Amino acid sequence: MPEGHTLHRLASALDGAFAGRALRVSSPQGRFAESAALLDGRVLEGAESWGKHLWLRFEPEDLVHVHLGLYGRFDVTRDAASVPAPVGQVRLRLVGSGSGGDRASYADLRGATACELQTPEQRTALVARLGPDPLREDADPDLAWHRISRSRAPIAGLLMDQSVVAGIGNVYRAELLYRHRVDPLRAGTTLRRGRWTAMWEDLVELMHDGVRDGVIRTVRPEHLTDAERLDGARVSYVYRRTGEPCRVCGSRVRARDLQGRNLYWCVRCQPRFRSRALQ
DNA sequence: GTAGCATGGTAAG
DNA sequence: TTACCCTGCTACG
Repeated sequence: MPEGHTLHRLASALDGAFAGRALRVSSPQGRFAESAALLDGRVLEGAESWGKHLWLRFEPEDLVHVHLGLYGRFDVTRDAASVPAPVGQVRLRLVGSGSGGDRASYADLRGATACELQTPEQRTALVARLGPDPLREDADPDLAWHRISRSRAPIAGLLMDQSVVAGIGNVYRAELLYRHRVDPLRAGTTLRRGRWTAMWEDLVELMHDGVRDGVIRTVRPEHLTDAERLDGARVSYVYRRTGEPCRVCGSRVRARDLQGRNLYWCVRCQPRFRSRALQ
């Protein structure tokens, strides 16, 4: 479930469990074994995320860059009575002392697209290719606006472009466009600044909710059924609801392929944009 | 049981 | 544009 909120949450979890401690670092699966041996026994300064990227900072200045890709996961377990034998293909395992007595904390990384040693310079170069991350305090939405307002590409594609905004995935994209009634195929150039400001502010709030809850929640309470309100199931306005009735207008949710990814939207709630000249 | 798909990105062609 | 990485869930038989 890795969109930006997942990585941000993960950085906090890793920080909480391991920061300031010397760690046992290993690669049971073997693909990261050489680097793991190099880091074994060293102190983890902390963890940080930017968009969908995550870094572990080991003293004095080695970084482990992690990208979960589509199905990677990094599970953190705190204060376990014992550390179990690794299950499946564990690329990276961190083990540190727990908070109490003989307890231990551990974290297992599986299925990641990237797990590699980086220098601070390599990290800087990577970050230079990323747009603002709505979850970071210093994020500047104008940098994204600069790109969007000058691009004829569809807004749905721009939102998923990590050099425009870092951290948006297919779920936040579809849901954000729906919440703002924006036709996903509209060119970036046709958006007005006020619209983008509203979308950005909403995104910041949605993603902070995602960090807090560990789940992407985008549907307003009044648009949930009674059953959904009670069981708190994962629901969306349009994401993965192809053919189902729109929660607001009842028309069938549509889907199509855009640059190799599924795009979902409601034709009636997100009407086809017409330029002023054509009206 | 198992085929097919998925909240992603890169590199090859 | 396509293959791939190689996990976990769901739908289907």
